[in-house]
Amino acid sequence: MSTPKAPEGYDRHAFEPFAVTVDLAVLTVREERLHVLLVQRGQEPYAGEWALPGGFVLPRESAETAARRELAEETGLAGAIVEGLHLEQLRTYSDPDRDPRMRVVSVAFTALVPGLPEPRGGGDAAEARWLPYGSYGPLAFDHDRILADARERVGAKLEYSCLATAFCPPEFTLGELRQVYETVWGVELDRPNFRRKVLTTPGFVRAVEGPPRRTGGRGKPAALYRAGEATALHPPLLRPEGRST
Amino acid sequence: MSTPKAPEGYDRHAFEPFAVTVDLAVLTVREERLHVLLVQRGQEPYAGEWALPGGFVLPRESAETAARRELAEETGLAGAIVEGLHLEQLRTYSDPDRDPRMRVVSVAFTALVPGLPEPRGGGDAAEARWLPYGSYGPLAFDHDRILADARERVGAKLEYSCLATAFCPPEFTLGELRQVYETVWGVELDRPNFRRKVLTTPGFVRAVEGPPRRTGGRGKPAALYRAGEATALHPPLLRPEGRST
DNA sequence: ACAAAAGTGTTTCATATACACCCATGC
DNA sequence: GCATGGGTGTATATGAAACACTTTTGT
Repeated sequence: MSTPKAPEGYDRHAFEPFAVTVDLAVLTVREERLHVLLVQRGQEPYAGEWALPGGFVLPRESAETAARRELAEETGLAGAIVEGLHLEQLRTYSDPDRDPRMRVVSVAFTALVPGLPEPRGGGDAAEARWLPYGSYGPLAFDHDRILADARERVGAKLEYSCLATAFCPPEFTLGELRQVYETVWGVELDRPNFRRKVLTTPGFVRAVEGPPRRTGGRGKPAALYRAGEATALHPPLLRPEGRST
Repeated sequence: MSTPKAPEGYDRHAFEPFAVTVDLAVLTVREERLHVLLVQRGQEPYAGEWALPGGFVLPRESAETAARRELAEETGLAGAIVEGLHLEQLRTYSDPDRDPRMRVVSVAFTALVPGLPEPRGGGDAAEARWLPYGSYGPLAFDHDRILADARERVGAKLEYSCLATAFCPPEFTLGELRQVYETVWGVELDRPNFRRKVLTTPGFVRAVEGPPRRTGGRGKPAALYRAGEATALHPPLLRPEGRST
């Protein structure tokens, strides 16, 4: 980075400065569909349209800190939830014309959440909702692109990481875990083979002791598991065909 | 991103604005070692120390455009080389104290290059050199961290992408390609098995027609190949043990 | 009884791994 | 000849895919 000093005649107050923002693609699995956390914009531009939650990075904040703060502000999710969230930097969007008002560079993050705390609007967001992926008109700014990138990234990470457990509550059944893969990838997985794969991967999941079992309604009650210590998946769990959308 | 409007009383000229820069981790394989393109800083802070090439993003540039421009300026690499370069965004570094002068958010890129056009200093860089990875004192700013992230990312991408060919000249032998993997991963690979893997992966490499062969000095001359159309590696080529450094 | 989901077992096939071995060149 | 790296073949182990079957619940 950083030329040692700014270029000849450079004055950082001389031209329109950059604003730096964060955008969050918060994903969850609900009713066998991938859902996205969106907020409804209260002001122009794009007033009334859906957008990703996010906002300006403050002078003494890192991007990640700003992401957590904005998420808490705009969705009313409990502080404990937001703090414990698995946040991952996606990439940075810097097209000069991505915001009609001024030069805005935005650092996008992805978060995977389990249950479904119903959000509420707040801060600069008129409303906040979980919406099924793709069930909305075009989003504000370049947020459709960001969301598509996030989905692609998450789908890929499921293959070689244990990230899928981030979509599940603290204790979950193998059926719920499999549901995550099937929903994100849009395919059906063979139940027996999936079970074997998960259980034989060293630190992927840890069985919850005792006979506690949970019924998902009908069918045989399933054993409960917690996320294990492992973070990588060796060997990976590859999606059946090339890549889906 | 982008709260619909800035917070109450927000004036984007009122506080110290953000500067946005790019940093480049340009890697190559040379003499069986991973090398990094570094520049020597001419000014404070960190004057005289090694740093990644990079610099300020201009008002009408995207980060990627800025990255190519800065690379050309600071290293004197030919325009054609810089334009054709495989540039990939790594991540963005936004710690408020990462630059002692002011608030600087930096978007880091990774580039993999084949041959070794000797660079020369230019722009704000007193000197530019290829240095073996790790053969230098601490770099300026948080550049050690960026470089470590870049190396980790590249090592991981070799597993499931055809990126390794980016380290090779337009025509290369399978031995050279294998050398890339061995150097980046720091392991030895079985030659016959590597060959099979590469040749049976549909679009990884394309044989160069005719009997043209290249001698690497001693040993049997090797057939030449070009990079194929494929970009992903299915199934992946996993490194032997977990992960190396 | 039936549907639905969990859980176990088995068979088959693809792929990775570990070698042994021959080939063509420089010295 | 010998060292060096390219190229071929093969046997074995490991893991994935497909599928048949049993178990336990709700209705």
